[in-house]
Amino acid sequence: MTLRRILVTSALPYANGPIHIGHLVEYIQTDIWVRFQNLRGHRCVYMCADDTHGTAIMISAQREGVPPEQFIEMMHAAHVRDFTSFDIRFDNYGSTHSEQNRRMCALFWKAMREADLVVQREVTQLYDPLAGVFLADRFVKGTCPNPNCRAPNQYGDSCDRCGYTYSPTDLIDPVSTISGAKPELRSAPHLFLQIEKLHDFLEQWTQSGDHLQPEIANYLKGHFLQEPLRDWDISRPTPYFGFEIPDSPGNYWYVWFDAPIGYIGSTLQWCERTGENLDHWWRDSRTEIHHFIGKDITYFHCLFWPAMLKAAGVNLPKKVHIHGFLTVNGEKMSKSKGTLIRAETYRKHLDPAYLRYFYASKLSSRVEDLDLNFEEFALKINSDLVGNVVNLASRTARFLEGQTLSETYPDDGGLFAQAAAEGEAIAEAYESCDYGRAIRIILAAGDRANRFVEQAAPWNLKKDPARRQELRDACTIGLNLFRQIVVYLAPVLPRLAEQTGRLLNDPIISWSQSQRPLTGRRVEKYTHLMTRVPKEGIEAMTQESLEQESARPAEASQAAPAAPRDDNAPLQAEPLLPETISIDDFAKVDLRVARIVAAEEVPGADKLLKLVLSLGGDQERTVFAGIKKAYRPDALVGRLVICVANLAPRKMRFGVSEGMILAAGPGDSQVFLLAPDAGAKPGYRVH
RNA sequence: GGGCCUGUAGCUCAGCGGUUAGAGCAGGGGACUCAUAAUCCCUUGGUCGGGGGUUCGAAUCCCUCCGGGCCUACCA
Repeated sequence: MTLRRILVTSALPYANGPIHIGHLVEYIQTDIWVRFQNLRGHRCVYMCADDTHGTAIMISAQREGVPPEQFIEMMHAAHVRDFTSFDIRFDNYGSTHSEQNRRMCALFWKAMREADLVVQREVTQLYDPLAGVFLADRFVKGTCPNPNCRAPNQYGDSCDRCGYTYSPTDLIDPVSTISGAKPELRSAPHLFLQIEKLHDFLEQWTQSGDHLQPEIANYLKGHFLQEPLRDWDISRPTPYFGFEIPDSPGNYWYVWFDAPIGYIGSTLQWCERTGENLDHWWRDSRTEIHHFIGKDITYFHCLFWPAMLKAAGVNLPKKVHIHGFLTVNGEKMSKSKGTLIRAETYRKHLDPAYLRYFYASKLSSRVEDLDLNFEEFALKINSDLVGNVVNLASRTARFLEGQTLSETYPDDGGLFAQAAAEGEAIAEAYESCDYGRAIRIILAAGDRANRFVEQAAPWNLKKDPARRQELRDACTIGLNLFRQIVVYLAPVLPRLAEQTGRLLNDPIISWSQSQRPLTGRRVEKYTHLMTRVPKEGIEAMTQESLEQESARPAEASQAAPAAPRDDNAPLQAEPLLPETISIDDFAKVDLRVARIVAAEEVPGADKLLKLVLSLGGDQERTVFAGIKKAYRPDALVGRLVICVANLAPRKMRFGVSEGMILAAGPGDSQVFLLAPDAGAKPGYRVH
């Protein structure tokens, strides 16, 4: 095997918000690939940076009342912290707002000029006279110009009600979302790159050489390459947070010009820090460049970026790996459903290794969306990792604690050799980003190993002192099969690999360790390498994500919505009671937090659901609640509610109801359960 | 409207021209008790979305229809 020199990047996250679990698909995918390459002995470095420029950042910084430089610094620290906590290991994590990047941009710019790709044209755009900035489409809102629609509060590019597309100047009563001012038309000179001049090159590059997944090559051919490529507007007039264009004062490079150059800027920063040579990595054709990106930024990376690289005489990527989006429980991530989960929130409640493994098991080389279903997530971790893989060590290491593995590897009926032989197939799957396939092969080896342990039954051998060596041999085999699997999983689960290295006193650092059994090593005391997914962790995480959303509604819609005015209908329907009660009256009602542990429909009842509530310990209540038209039973299980615990049991046609749960609303489908905030435990009394 | 992808067991998926269509999980039955209610054995379950065609032979190739997803709709 010849050693490769590889430079890998993930898309630069925008420094305008925290990292969430959708971002992590990409960084985990990339990190696994990089770790895999290094494990195989190749030289593979991983470059990334924050994408820090543009109007959006400028506005966010203003809103926070800090200069943009300070704003992006705070974001940078938060991003680094998040990535680190998910074991995503960059060789350099820079910023597009760095001196190195400014230098690289200037270099590219010079090349663009020399290749005669730059032209200047006037662009007329809406301008916010109050804020003093030009407005991109999404910073303008107004009424949809479609005479059949006229939906208010629509963005400047298209109407999300009727789907009509238009220019922001078509909007009726347009308003700047930045200042609320009425925008006016203004024109300014912009600089454009004529990438049509590189059309032939792009056609050839995208359609040959396996640089892109087939569906992407196809997509580009059908969508962009069929007609002349439009000039690309790569400048923005002041004020703009970014780099001023050296030979065009008052104009700044558009964020999408300096962002991909950030890959190189970050590499340069790394070179300056480590003494590496930049040309070695970006101008030497023996180096492979691999970009990992999401499908949303395909054309930047597959058309503009190759065009820029080509014009600048820099290496083109060997491959752009494109992945789909994350959905959660089958739907787009949603703030209101608590499924837009920040990396930080996840980490507070669940082990990052779970997410790494889950994503790995679902990823393929296709541009497909990936669904994170929490039920499947818990099931997969528990049965694949805890039940199958880690269990192997758990059930054999204890018999050999403080002792050593057999001096020569015993006859295991060919199990180790078989899994060793499968190493190449696993490696190929990793190489082509088909991690799901790799995992499947690895788990099959785990199944065989568990079967072996079952047959060898070390727990029986242990009973007979005369069979000590047999016991030692059986556990030597079990632990070796386990370790072999851990080597294969090391790119996905680096911590498990580290722990296993310590358990067997032999750090896992190379793929080749999967090909040779380990003998004679001392076995350390076994402690759990991974625990089962705590169900309440998933709940708490979702809850917390929901609360984060409701805690900051102000910035959600810049158009300053009127303060909500609550209407009078509910009180008219059910007037306030005239009598007052004493605190003692209230204290007679024993309200408790309860968890719904079971919920089912009641045959023959239109409105009732039968619920089983846990009040903590072994206290349970069966309650019939009239909420069937508002809630699906399966959506209720696990939820925390408030129940009246000391209500006298009441016999109903369908059984005895032992309490009530609290809910509000007029009835039927308009019923709303009361729920405690995150952190409450079943059994807590409501005071 | 156009383009791409997709529809195989309850769920997640593998198989992509060749013996009676597979795996994991879930379900059912049994065993074991070393292990984090983990593990092992047996087992239920599919007209491979529908219909046409090509072929000696199709889940696999072609056409068409239906369902799901994504991207687009003169925006890059």
